[in-house]
Amino acid sequence: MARPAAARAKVLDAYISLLCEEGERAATLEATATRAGVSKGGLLYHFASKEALADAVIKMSEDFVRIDLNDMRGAAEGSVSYFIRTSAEVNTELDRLLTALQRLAYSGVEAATEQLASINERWFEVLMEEVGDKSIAHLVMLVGEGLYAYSGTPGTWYERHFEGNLSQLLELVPQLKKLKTNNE
Amino acid sequence: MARPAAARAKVLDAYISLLCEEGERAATLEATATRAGVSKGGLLYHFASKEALADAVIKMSEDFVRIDLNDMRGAAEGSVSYFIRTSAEVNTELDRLLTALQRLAYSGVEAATEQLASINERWFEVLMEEVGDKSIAHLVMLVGEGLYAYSGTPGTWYERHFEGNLSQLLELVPQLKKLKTNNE
DNA sequence: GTCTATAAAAAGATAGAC
DNA sequence: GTCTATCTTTTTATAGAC
Repeated sequence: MARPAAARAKVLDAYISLLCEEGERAATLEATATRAGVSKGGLLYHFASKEALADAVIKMSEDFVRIDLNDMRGAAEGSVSYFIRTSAEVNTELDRLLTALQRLAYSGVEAATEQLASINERWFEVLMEEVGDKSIAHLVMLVGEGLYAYSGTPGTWYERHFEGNLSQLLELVPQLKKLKTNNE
Repeated sequence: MARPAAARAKVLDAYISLLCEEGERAATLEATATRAGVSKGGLLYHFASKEALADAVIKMSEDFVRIDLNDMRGAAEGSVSYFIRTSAEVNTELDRLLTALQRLAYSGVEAATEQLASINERWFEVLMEEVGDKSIAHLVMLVGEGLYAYSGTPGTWYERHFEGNLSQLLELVPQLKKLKTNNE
C-alpha cells in the first residue's frame, strides 16, 4: 500500500472543507460522504464514527503545526513577522486545519480545544525566544489571533478596511518589538 | 404584563449559557429546556423553533451592543483603552452574548455571522474617531479580537501566561497610538 | 473497499390536556 | 403558560451483498 486509500484522504478533506465553509452543523456524515463522492457506508469504512473523523483532523493538524513551528524558528524575517504574516494567510492547509479545529472546539469537541491550547502554548514559546519580553509576546499573540479570526470570516470590516494592508502592519513590527514595558 | 414571562428569560439565558459553556451541539431544545427548568413544550411556547431562539440571541445582543458603543464613545479613558479593557472581560452580559453569537456563527447560522460583522464595523468606526490612522485602528481591532478569543477559552497559554497582565497591555496603549505608519 | 438497506437514537416540532 | 404524548425528520451507526 504505497498510496493508502485515496478515498480516505478525500473524505477527510471533504469534512474539513465543510467545517470551514459551512460550519459544524453542516458537516454531517451524509454531507461529508456526498462531497467526497462516496456513500455513507464507504465513509464509515475509513472512519468508524464521527469522533474518528474529528480525531483525524486533530492528528493531521499536529503534523502541519510541527512543520510550521520549525519554519517559524528558522524564518529569516524573524518569528514575529513570520507569525503575523502567516496568521493572515487563508486557504493554506494549516489554516484550514486550524479553522476546522476551532469549529470543532466551539461545537463542544474537547480534544479539539486541547489541541488548540497546545498549539498556542508552543507558538508563544517560540515568540518568547525572539522578543524576550512577556508583554510584547502577549501583544504579538493577540494580534496573530485577531488576524486569524478576522481573515477567516469574510464580510466583516476586515475585508472592507484591512485586507491588503498587511504590509503596513508588518512595517510596525520593528516598532512593536521596541515598545517599553514595566516587566520585571 | 409589567414583567412579561420570567420563564422566557430563563429559557433564553439557559440557551446562551449552553452555547457558551458547552458549544452549539450541546444546546439542544431538550438540554435548554432542562437547564431552564421547563419542559420542551414549555420552551416551544416562548420560542416556536430553534431559529427563534437564535434570533432572540441576536436581538438581545443588539441592545447590549448599542449601550456598549455609547459607553465606548463617552469613555474618559478613551475608546481605545475602553475597547481593549472590555475585550478581556469575561462573564459580562455583553461578553456572553458575543460568545453565543460566535458559536452560532461558527455552527453555520448566517444571521449570527451578519450581526457579528455589523458589530465589528461599528467598533471600528468609533476607534477611527479617536486614532484617525487606519493601520493603528486595525491594530487595536486585532488586539481586541485576540483578547476576546483567548479570554474566552480557558486552558490556553492565556490563562497560564497572560491573565493578570492586562494592566501592562493597557500601559502600552499610549505608545500604540503614536506608532508611525506610512498611511497616505 | 464500496455499496444498499436498515436499524437505532437524537433532535426538532405538533396536538391537545390541564 | 406549561405539561405529556406523539410524530417527523435528521443523524449516526450496523449488517451484509458485491
